[in-house]
Amino acid sequence: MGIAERKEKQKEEIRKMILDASMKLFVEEGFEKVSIRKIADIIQYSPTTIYLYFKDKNEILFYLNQVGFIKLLEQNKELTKLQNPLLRLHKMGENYIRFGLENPEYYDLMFIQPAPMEKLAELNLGEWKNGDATRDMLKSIIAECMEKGILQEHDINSVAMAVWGLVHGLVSLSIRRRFEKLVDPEDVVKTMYGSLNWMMGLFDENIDSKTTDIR
Amino acid sequence: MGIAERKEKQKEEIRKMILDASMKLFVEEGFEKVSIRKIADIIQYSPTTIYLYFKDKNEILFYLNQVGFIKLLEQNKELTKLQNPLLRLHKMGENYIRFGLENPEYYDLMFIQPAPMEKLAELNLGEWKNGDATRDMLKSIIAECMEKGILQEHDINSVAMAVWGLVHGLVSLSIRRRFEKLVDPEDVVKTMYGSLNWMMGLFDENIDSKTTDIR
DNA sequence: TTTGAAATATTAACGCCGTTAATTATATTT
DNA sequence: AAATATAATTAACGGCGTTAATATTTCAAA
Repeated sequence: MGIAERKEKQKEEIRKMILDASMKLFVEEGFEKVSIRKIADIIQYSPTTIYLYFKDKNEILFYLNQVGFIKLLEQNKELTKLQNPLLRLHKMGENYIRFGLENPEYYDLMFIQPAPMEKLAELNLGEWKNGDATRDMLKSIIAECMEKGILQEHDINSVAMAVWGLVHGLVSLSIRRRFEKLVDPEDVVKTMYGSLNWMMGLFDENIDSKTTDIR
Repeated sequence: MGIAERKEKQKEEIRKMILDASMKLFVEEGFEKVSIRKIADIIQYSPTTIYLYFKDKNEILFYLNQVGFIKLLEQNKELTKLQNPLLRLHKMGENYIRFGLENPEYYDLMFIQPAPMEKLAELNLGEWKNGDATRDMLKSIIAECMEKGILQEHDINSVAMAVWGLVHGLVSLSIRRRFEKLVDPEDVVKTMYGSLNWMMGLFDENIDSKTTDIR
């Protein structure tokens, strides 16, 4: 009997409608404008119906959040081609900054808003595929840099936090317009990349240059 | 005629009541719980009365934001005692991190929320005493480091952005619970300071150690 | 095929929010 | 005392997430 099956399919269809509608609102008006009531408007159901398919609004935001992580991961795929791990680290940082500047709404959801992490804790998935992948990538690149003597041996978590902290700090301060008094608005982006460059430069000067000649 | 004067005083009193009430809500329940209606409850006026004294809610948040900057500036006063500018930079970073961790609500308002910057733009004050002071301090310390050869000559804005970016990144990712999957929750704070330390270490190793012997 | 239960959807409502318009009460000036 | 300016209030608009109660539809068993 394929009837329970078909029902499941229908249910899945409506779930998809809801997520599609939320995505539409998200990309067209920003994540703050994603509301249960507006989603309901779009899919022509009453607001309460949505609660038959999702526990609450955060569950929908969590989905959008995941889409963001997939986008980010995709950008980073090309990195595997690069042999020099320091260069890979540098490019990963640039990708991160670019992603944040080009997708501020996703970025907000992924790294600034409390909601998705609350949902993640609520779901208590021990692992979290998309988020974990990005972090693991960062850590393994740093580890590789240390193995090859490009970076001095040091607590990997501290270094990972520092690198992530730097790029996140740049992106989030920029998104939230905190740089505009420090630097001419049209120079902000350039200066951000300059900051990353500068930090990467510190690495280079720190070691005998042979190892990084590949660049 | 001291009557217009007295009136002005009364008006100022009510303004103060409003700000005091908002501060009470802010410190007791966090800035998201600061609402016009709750302020009105506390001061025993109707919500609309508040609009006779403040243009909108953001104007009240902007005040709280400024109080935060004053608190931060106060913390940094001791820094002037330190002779070594690199050490001063390090301490300033530590202060910043500590401030963020101890006052997450203020921090949120000052560096994460969009609202205050929107209000600042709206007011278009060419300068902005409290915010500017912190930035200027950072830049002048960096400049001094370069003059004394402790940091290599480089675009000051890039370096300032990098340093600020790093500490802001650390604090904001921590506040928003993004580190908890990277590092054991109880180690987060320690690792954050470790990150700052690590970056400062990069400076040190980069230059001949004579100049930093003072430490 | 009718009946009755389970699944699906809706309406009404609760308790919030910021803000504006219209109205009433209170001072001040003429 | 009357007119005017100031201060404060009530009522209302349009928004929000969410829950409880009610209605409708679907579908298996009688």
